[in-house]
This record gives sequence, structure tokens and C-alpha cells, in this order.
Amino acid sequence: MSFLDQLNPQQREAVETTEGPVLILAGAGSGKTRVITYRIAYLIEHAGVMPESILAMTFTNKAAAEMAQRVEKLVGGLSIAKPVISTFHSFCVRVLRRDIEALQIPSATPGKPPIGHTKKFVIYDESDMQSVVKSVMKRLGVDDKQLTPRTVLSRISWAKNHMLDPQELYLQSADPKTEKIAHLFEEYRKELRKANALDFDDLLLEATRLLKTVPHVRDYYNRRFQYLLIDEYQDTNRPQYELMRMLAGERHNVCAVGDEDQSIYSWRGADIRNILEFEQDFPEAKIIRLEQNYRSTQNILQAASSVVANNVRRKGKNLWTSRQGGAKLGYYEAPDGENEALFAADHIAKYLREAAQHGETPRAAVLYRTNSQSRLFEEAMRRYGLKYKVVGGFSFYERAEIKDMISYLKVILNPDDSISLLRVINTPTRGIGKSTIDTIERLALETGLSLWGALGEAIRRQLLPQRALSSLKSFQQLILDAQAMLSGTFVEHLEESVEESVARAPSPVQVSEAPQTLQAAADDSSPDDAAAFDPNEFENIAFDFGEPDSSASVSRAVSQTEEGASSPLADQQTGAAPTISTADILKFLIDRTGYIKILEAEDTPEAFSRIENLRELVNAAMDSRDRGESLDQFLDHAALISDADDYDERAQITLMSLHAAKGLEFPLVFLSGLEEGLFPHSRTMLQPDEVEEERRLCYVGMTRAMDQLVLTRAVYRRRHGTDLPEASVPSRFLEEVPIQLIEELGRRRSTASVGTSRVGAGDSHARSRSDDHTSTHYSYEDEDQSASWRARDRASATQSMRQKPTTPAKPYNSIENISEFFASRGKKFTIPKAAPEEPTGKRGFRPGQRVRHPKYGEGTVYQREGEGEEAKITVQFPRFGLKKLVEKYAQLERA
DNA sequence: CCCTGGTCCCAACTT
DNA sequence: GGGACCAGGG
Repeated sequence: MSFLDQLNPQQREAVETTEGPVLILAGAGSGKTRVITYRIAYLIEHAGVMPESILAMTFTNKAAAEMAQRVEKLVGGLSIAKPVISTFHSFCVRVLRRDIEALQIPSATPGKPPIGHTKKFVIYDESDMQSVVKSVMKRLGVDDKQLTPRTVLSRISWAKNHMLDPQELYLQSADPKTEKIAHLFEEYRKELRKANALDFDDLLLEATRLLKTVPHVRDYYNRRFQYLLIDEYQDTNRPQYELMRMLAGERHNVCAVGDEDQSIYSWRGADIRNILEFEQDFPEAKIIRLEQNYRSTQNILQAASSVVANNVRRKGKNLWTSRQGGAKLGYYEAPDGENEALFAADHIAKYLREAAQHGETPRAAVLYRTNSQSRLFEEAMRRYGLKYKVVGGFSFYERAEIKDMISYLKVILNPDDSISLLRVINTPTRGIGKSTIDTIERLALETGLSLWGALGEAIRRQLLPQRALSSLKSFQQLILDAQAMLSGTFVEHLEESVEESVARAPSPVQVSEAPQTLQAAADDSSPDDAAAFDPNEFENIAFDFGEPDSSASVSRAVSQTEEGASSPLADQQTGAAPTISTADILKFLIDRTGYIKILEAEDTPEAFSRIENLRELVNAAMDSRDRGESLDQFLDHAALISDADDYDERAQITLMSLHAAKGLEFPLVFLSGLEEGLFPHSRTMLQPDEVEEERRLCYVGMTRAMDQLVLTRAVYRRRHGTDLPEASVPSRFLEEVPIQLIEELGRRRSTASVGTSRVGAGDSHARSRSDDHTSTHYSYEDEDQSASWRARDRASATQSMRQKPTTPAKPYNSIENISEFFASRGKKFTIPKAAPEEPTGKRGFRPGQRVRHPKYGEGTVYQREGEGEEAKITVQFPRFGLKKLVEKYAQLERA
């Protein structure tokens, strides 16, 4: 068979070992995705396995999308049925939407509805979760200075990821703080239950609990899925592990693929033991190692391997590549963060030009430890007129106006969602103020009703002043009207659920009714599955609002992963497209609330961009309708879209966190901020286990590079906005790279406090300038000497870090420094023409000059006070009058 | 009740 | 640079 010929012997074995448990230890760049996709193709084409009985789990939609696409390429057209390729979370949502009511317990009081979540549950994101915690803390009178909501939330999440319930957490707790947290956890859970909401962790937990405790549900999935593949197995947490065990059933046809050196999510509960102890879980397991790297040059691979070799907790492996030699790793030591970014932009600009001459398609990535580092790189890229794409950061769905509309939709789907209700009850303002809300909240607490219930009660019993009542009524009517609009489809949806649960009700008989449940499962998914692969249909879609084509691939992922379960049995029931769609509801809401009108009246660029966003949202909803999705499915996608999903492989320059880079590759990679305290991050430096994880993160970053890897560090870095820049110490990871693999790309500039201690330590020929900085160029040729300056550098910098240097407060002018530097080396360095003026923040605007402000437009400088960092200028804007601006922050341009 | 501006505090990775 | 919170005026 043709495609097996493209595999090396180990890969081939991994593909052909279809029965029984298999653990594939796939080193970085060893063709992991290829093996998984070929394995799926092999199962279908050569092992005669029904596509729909294959389930592959990934961590991101992006990975699922790529996998689905590649499988499709291999076996496309063979069958309408598709393997299910889905993220853990999406899969769990589907399981729960179908059967969560099987977890309900009957109410103690007869006649009352059962307790537990219904199918109309909503998903709470990070900020929703935070709101719940805050309100619970407030209610219980917990001082949020002693115990921040953030801390509480992360401890709750920790407990969940380790499958501890509040009681267990309480029993484990050794201090009053943890006891308090356990108590808050209990209340938090109650709140979510009352709101018919699940948080991210719950999705995994509840799906697992469902499979564990309800035999007929487990049986259904065990019959349905015969072959299980798990990607990034090193990053699975306890609930995911248990889910895997449940799904593996008796057959143990589990194929787990992972690399213990790339485990970087322990803070999210990922348990590296899952991969280290696979053989204990499945004694009959076959272990296959993929050690040939097809991605990187030998130099890069050797450097990365040397770094990760310092870890103790690993199985160890010998990655090798046939790409002998290669360019040395670049190392650049910048005076400060700004310069570091400019250097990267300069280097990348050159690289792009050269690659273009060679007719290659260049792709470069800048990787950093923390997302806040992106700002400097964005500015540098802009200054060079380079197009770039940032992965992560603010997501579309986190914008206020989008969250507002999504919250409306959530309330319409599930009015008991009190968090969303609170968000929209007075948005836009309709005269429902604090005192009114207080009253309703108190009523809810007294009666045990949700806010929505209490709101109805308050109206019925006329518990508020007339004015407040009429505002409340109009809000209530808005929601009711939207629900009524939806009810055409809504009723159908409900009936379907009722039928299903009735059919299933007495569970003992159920086991024999497999065909019916199977049918029901098929009903869950979109009827027009075949159309899901028409690329044209997804042109402007949905859950990614970046570049059009990246949206297309993501939405394709969504459709495949979500609807892939569709079988030829697909239903007739939901076949008719609903007449009222999510998009119609959205339009109705926007119209009725006057949301856009109010923004228009604001008449600011900001407001218009919000309007644009709302239009995007409506577009997304229309696309969702075209895919035959109901409101709950639309909301699920909105909740589960992730930062990593907006990566667009066609972008020439990508900026992203190291975490987001997992699984990707680039010809040129910049690994920035290699400083103690930043990378490794200060919060990890005290625990050896966490430092090992940082080191794995470094390994992940380095192994993204195919041809060229550049490591950078800033000697001085401003940590928090206004603070003085602090001297940094080179990251320990830098020192773990063998020196002969490194080529220094720049010379360091440092202040006297650091520099003088080292004068003469390196070769001093590069000393230059008689300014207050002592600049020294160090050669890496003499290993001993370099090592010694490294050690000394560390010592002296540590010292100056403690003392906070006095001189560095004077800002570096990065451009000048870089050009000086290049000039001193006889290279030409000019600011590219394409770039907008000079670094504005550092140039003084004088009275009388015309300037442009992003928000206020053009104006005239009126007066100037202070100098340097402190400079404030007063500008006369025709429309906004006199404004006093801090020059450093106001993004003023010369007009 | 709503909006604005000032102040304080924060700033790790993410499904 | 920014979000949360609060005081004070419209």
C-alpha cells in the first residue's frame, strides 16, 4: 500500500499495530501527527474498521482540525461516515448534552423536579467563574484581601483536577485557609448547580462521572467506539485519564501518543505519571519509540537535547536527525526589552527578504514566556512595517460587547444562569440599579429561587417601586419574547429530549435497546454532514475572527469534530432548517435593546469597532445556522474556542507564548526573554519539579525551529510598567546549551554597575564609546573564559538586582543603540521607510506642533511640562478640548 | 441612577 | 498598561 511506504520502520509499526494498547513515545518532530493520521487511515482502509467507531482526542480545536483534514486527504471519498476527531472538552460537552440528565437524582419532595443539571446547561468561562467566587465570598463575608478570588478559584480548579470534592478537600486541609476554601468550593458548586451551569473542569468531571456511574451510557460509548487515539498524552490530567479508561472499555484498543519531555501543563492538572506509568496500567502494552526527528538541524536538536537532559523525571531518549550540522544557534543580548524586540524585527525582516529571493515561503515565530511580552514585539514589528499575527491574548469572545450578547443568549437558553443575567439585566442601561438588584438578590436567597425566578416573583408581588418594576418588566418581556421566537425550534428540541429520556428511563431494560440509542446519538449531530466538507461553505466563519482562511479551517474543524459522529442513519427529525436561528435572535436583541444605536450615538472610533464586532458575531451566528446548529451548539463553540485556535499557518510572522507553540514548527524561531525570573518564571524557581517543567517548556520552544534558532535576553527589563528597569541574570537554560553550538549575534551593552566588574574578562577589543555604559564583546571561543564571565555576570547581576541599579532608569534609545552597534561593526542599519515615524514616546513634542491621537484625532500641542519619562503635554483637540496627556503613554503621532 | 475620573493594585501558562 | 473600585457631579 502506497502510504505505508512513506513511513520509517517504527512509524510503520505504530500504524500497523492496531489491536491492543500502544504507547507511542514520539520525540519532537518525529512525525507524530503523521503517525496518528496514517493509523486512522490504515484502520479504515486496511483493517476494515468503520470510520465512525474511531475516536481521536486532542487538546485544541486546531489540532483536531489538522488531523481531520489530513485523514480526509488520505481516505477522502471512501465513506460518508467520519471518524470522530475532537478535543476532550468538546467531546465531553456532546456526551453531556446527550445524557447529563441521567445524573439527576429525584427530589426529596414529591412533585418537585429532579435535582441536577439539565440538557440546557450553560458553560461558564473564567470570568463567569470568577464572578461566582466573588459573590460567594461576599455572601460569606470572606475578606478578599486575605484570600483573593483568584487564589480560591485556582485552588478549586486544582481540587477538581485531582478529583477531590469539597468534603475531601476539607478532610485534607491542614490549615484554616484551605478549610475556608473547601467551604467556598462547596458553595461554588451549589451556585453552579442552581444556575444549571458547568465550568471547564466540570465538563471533564461530569462526563467521566456519567460514564462511570451510568452503565447504559458507558455501554453505548463502548459499543460505539472501538478504537481510541489520544494525542499529547503527556498533558492529560486525572479526569482525562479516567475518561480514557472508561472509553477503553474491555478491549483496550488505546493508542496514546506523547512525549514526556513536552509535558507543560502540570499547573492545569496534567499528570506526567499518566505517560510514565502507561505500562503499569496496561501490562500488555506495546511501546514504540519514534526517535528520528525530521524537523530540525542537528545543531538545534543537540542544543535542545542538552537542555532537557538536565531533567531528572524523564524516560530519556536519543533523538537524531539526518540534517547534519546546520546554522549555529544565534544568541543576542539586548540592553533592554525594547531593543530585544527591535533586534528580532530587524533579523526577521532580513530573513524574509532573503527567503523571498530564494523563492521560499518564509515563516518565523517569536516565542515568549508571558503574553505581556508580546506588546514590545508588536511595536517593533509595526515599526518595521512587518505584518504579524499574535496568537492568544484577548479573544474575540472576551470583548465586552460580545460577552454581553452571548450572555443574553445564555439567559434565553437558560434563564437560571444568574451570572449572565446579572451581566445583561441593565445592559444597556434600562434603569435597573444597584438597589433594585440587591432586593432581587435578597429575595432569591430567601426563597431559594434563581435570580430569574426571584425577578418574576418580585414583579408578581409588586415588591419594588413602580419605576423599578416597569424596568424589570420590560427586561423580563425581552427575554420571554426572545424565548418565544426561538420556541419553534426550541419545542422540537425539547420534545426530542423528552423522547430520549423517556425511552431510556428505566435503565435496566435499556441495555437491549442499543439501536435506538444509536439512532438518538446520530440525531445529535448535523444532518448535512456531507456538506461539512465543502470548503466554500465555511469561508467567513465563525469561531475565529482572524484571517478569513484560518477561520475556514477552524470552522471546518468544528464541523468535523462536532458533527463527525453523524452516521448514515442520520435523522429526519431535525432535517428541516429551523425558521428562527441564533442570528435572528441576535438581531432581535440588538434591535430591541438599542445596543448598536447607543454605540452609534457615542460616535467614537472605539464604539464603531464594537459595532463591527457585533456584526461579526451575527455573521458567525448565520454561519452556525447554515451548519444546522441550534443555539446551545452555537454557545458551546463560543465557549470552547481557544487561543491556540487562532494560529494561522499562512502568517509569515507569528508571535505567541511558548505554550501556544506546542505542536507547531517554523524555519526561524526566536526564543526571547531568557532571563532568570522570567524564563524560568519566578513563580517556579523554588520548586525543582516546576523548574523541570520550565525546562521542558524551553525544550518545546527550541524544537519548534527547523533551520534557525535565535535565543535572546534583555540585560535590563522593566517588569511592571512604571518600575525602574531591573538588571537580569541570564537564564540557566542558556548555560545549559553547549557553547560551541552558539554564535553571538550582538554585543552586550551594560551599565557600569554590571560591566565594570567584568572589564577584561572577555576579549576587550570591542570596548567602545566613552558614554556611561561599558560595552564589552565576549567571544564564545574560549570556553573557560566565557564560562567564568557567565558565572561572574550572574553574581554581579544578582547583586545589582537586589540593590536596584541607579543608572539604568535612564531609558535606552533602542534605535540609536542598535544603529550604533551596527555602525561599529561596519554594517548599515537604517530605520525602514515603511515604518511610521520615530518612537513617539521618546521624542518631545513642542508647543505648536500638530499631533494625532488615536482617540481624539488631530490637535495642536498647547504646552509641555516636565522632561523625559515624566513629560506631560497639553493638547488642544478641536472636538474634545484641552487634554493633558502623559507623553509616554499617549500614542501620539506627528500629524 | 449613571457616568466620569482618580486611585490603587496587579501583571504565568489555558481548555 | 489596565482592570476594579469608589467618590462625586450631572
